[in-house]
Amino acid sequence: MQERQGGVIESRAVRMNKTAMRKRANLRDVAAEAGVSVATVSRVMNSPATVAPATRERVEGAMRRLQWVPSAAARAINSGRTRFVGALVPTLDSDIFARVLANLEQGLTAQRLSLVVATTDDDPDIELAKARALLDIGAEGLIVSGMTRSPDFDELVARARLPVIAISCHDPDYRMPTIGYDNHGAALAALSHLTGLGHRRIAVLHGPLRNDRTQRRVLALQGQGDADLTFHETTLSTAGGCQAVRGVLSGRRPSAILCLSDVIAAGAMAEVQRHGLRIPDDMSVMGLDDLPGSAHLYPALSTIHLPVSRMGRAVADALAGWVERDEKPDPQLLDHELVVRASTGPCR
Amino acid sequence: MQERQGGVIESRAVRMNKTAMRKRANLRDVAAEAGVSVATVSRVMNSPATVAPATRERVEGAMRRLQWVPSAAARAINSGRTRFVGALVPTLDSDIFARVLANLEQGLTAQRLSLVVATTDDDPDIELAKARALLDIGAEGLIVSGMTRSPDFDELVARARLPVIAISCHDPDYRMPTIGYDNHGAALAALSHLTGLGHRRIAVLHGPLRNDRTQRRVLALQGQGDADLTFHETTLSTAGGCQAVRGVLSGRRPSAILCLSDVIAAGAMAEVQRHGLRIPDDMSVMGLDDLPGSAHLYPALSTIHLPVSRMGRAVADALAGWVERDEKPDPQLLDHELVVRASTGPCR
DNA sequence: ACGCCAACTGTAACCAGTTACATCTGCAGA
DNA sequence: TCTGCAGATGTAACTGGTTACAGTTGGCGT
Repeated sequence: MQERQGGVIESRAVRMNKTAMRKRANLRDVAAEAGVSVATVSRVMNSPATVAPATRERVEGAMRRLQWVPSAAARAINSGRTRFVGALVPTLDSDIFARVLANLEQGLTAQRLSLVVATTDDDPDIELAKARALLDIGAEGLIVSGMTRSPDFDELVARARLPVIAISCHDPDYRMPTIGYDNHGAALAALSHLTGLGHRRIAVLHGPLRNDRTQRRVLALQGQGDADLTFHETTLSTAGGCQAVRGVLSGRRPSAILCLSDVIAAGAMAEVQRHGLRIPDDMSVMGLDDLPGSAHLYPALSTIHLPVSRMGRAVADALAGWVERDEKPDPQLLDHELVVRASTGPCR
Repeated sequence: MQERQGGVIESRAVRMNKTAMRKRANLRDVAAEAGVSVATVSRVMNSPATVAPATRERVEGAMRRLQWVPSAAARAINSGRTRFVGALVPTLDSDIFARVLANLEQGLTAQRLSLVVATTDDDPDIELAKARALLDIGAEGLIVSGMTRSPDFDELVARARLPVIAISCHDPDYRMPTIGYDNHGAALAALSHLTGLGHRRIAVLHGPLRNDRTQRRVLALQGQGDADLTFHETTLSTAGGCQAVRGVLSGRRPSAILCLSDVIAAGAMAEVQRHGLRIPDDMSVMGLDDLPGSAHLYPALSTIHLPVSRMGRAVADALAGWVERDEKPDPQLLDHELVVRASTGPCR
C-alpha cells in the first residue's frame, strides 16, 4: 500500500503524520497518560465507584485530553455480543415497511438493540448476499420478509445458529417462525366485502407477482368462481394504480376495482375521478393494507386493515427474546380487519 | 453472577452445558480440528491461493463440521473498521425519510458500507443518546437531520473525530457539512406561485415547529407582507391536514391553502373536497415536498419538488468518501423546483 | 506495636482474529 | 552433492478492551 502511494518522501511523511494524528487513542494510551494501569482505566468506565475519586479524575482528564472513545469491537470480542440485528426488506420506499421498521426500531431500542436495515428488491439472491454481509458484521439475528428464500439461505442460518423471523406472512409450518397476517384471508375478506355489496364484475389491481405476499393474495382470489374477476398487474405505486385504471376503463367496465395494496388504490381512485366517474356511485374502489393516509383520501378508502405497527412491535419482542434469552418464538398470526369507509357502495 | 444464579447444582450444570453447546467454534478450534495452525485457517479465509489445495479442503471441512462463522468483532478489532454508519432521523414513518434512507442505503451498499438507523422523534436529547449508542457499537460516521443539536452532541463528535453530515437543510457555515435543499427558498417559491396566481388570503398549514426544517419554512413566509397569511400548526400527517382544514373552513375562507408538506396537502385536499368545494376552482391547494404519490392524487398536487432521492445518493457518496478516504465533503445545495399540476389555479 | 481488613491499584491472561517472520520441505540447477 | 529458492505451514506478537487474581497501602482495634 505504501509502495502504491509511493513517490515523494514528503507526501509519505504527511500521510504518516496524518495517520498518526488520526489514530484513535486506546486504553493503554489513556493509562499511560494518566499514570495508572489499564485495569484502572477500564474500571473508571465500568465500575467508577471502585476507583478513588482523585484517580478517577486523573483518568477522566486523560480520556478527554486523548479524546478517547472505547472500541466497540474490543468490547464485543469480550462479551460476544454486538447488540444489533438486521432487517432485510424488499424496499424502504414503501409506507408499509417504513411503518414496520419504525415500530421495530422502537421495540428493539427499548431492549437496547440496534437495527441495521438492508433492502433486497424482492430478489432472493440479493437477500442472501445481504444476509451474509449482515452476519459478517455481527448481526445477532435477522428479520426477513415473506417466505421466498434462496436455497443457500437456510444453510447460512443453520451454520450461524442464527435467530431469524419471517414477517408479513403466516405459516406455522414454515422452517422459521413467522409473524404476520394472513394474506390469503385478507384478500378474500376484501373480495367478499365487494361481492356482499352486489359487485360481480371486478377488476383486481395488484403489484408484481415475484412478491410472494402479493402472489398469495392473487392466488386466493383466483380460486373464487362466483365473481367475474380480471387481473391487472402493475407496479406497487400510485402511478401504477393510475396506469392500470386507464387499462381497466378502456375495456368492458367493471363495477368495482379491488386493489391488493392501498398505494395502488390511491392512484386508482384519483384516475377514476379524473375520468369523471364518481366514487362509489359509478365505481367502488377497495384497498388492502390500510395505510395511515387511506382514511384521509377523498373519498376515504374502504380497505382491509393489516396490523403493521403491531407486527413491528411483536417482531421486536420476539426477536429480542430469542437473541437475549434463547427463547425461540412461536409463529404468530395477527388478525386483519375490514374497514368500511366511503369508497365502496352497492353495485349500481 | 454465578452466585446470583446460585442454588441447585443441577441447574448450574444445565446452564453450563447449554452454554457449551451454544458456544461458537473459533479459529483455534477449527485449526485443531483440521490439524493445522491458526495462520493456515486464516489464510484459507483471506488468501486461499497460498494454501495447498489438500490442506485447504481439510480446513474447509473442519469449518463446515464446526459450523464456524468468523467473528466480525475480532476482524474489526484488527482492521479498525466496522464498515457501517448510522443515520439519525426524526421518524421512519414518513415518505420523505423512507425515500432518503432507501437511496442512502443503496448508495452505501455500493460502497460496501451498512446502514444502522435510529429514530429521534425530533428530540435533541434522544438524538444525543442514540448517537452515543451508535458510536458505542462502532459507527464510523453519522447522518443527522436538520440543524438542531443537543449541546453535548458536538463534544461527542469532536471526541470521536467522527464524520457527520447534516441533511435536509443547507447552511455552508454550519459546523458540519450540510447536504440538502433550501427550506427557506422552497417555502417562498411555493408562496410566490400562489401570489402569482392572484391569491392574497392564504392559509398556511404546517407541522410541529420543533422541527427546524418546518420552522425555516414558516419563518420564510412570516416575513412576507404582501399576502394575508394565517398559520395553522398541525401534525405532520394526512389526518393533520384534514383537521387543520376543518379549522380553516370554519373561519373567514381563504382562496388558497399552502401546505408546507405534501402529506398535509393530501389530507387537506380530501377534506376540502369533502366540504363540497372544487379544487382548484373554489380553492387552490399547494404542497411542498413532491412525494411520489402527489402526482397521482385527485387532483394532481401542485408542489415544490425537493430532490430527496438525489440527496440520499449524494449523502451516501459524501459520507463514504469521508469515512473511506478521509475526504471531508463540502456543503452541498440541491435545487428545488416548482411543479405546477392541477391543484392550483387563478384566484376566484 | 501488631494484626487485620477494606479500599485501591497493578499484572497478566484472555477474547478471536490477522500477519510479520521463522521454519521446514522438496526440487531444480551448478 | 550441495546450494538456493519457492511454496507451504507454523509461531507468536499484535489489535483493544475485560477481569481474575495478586499486590500495596493505610486506618483501626487491641
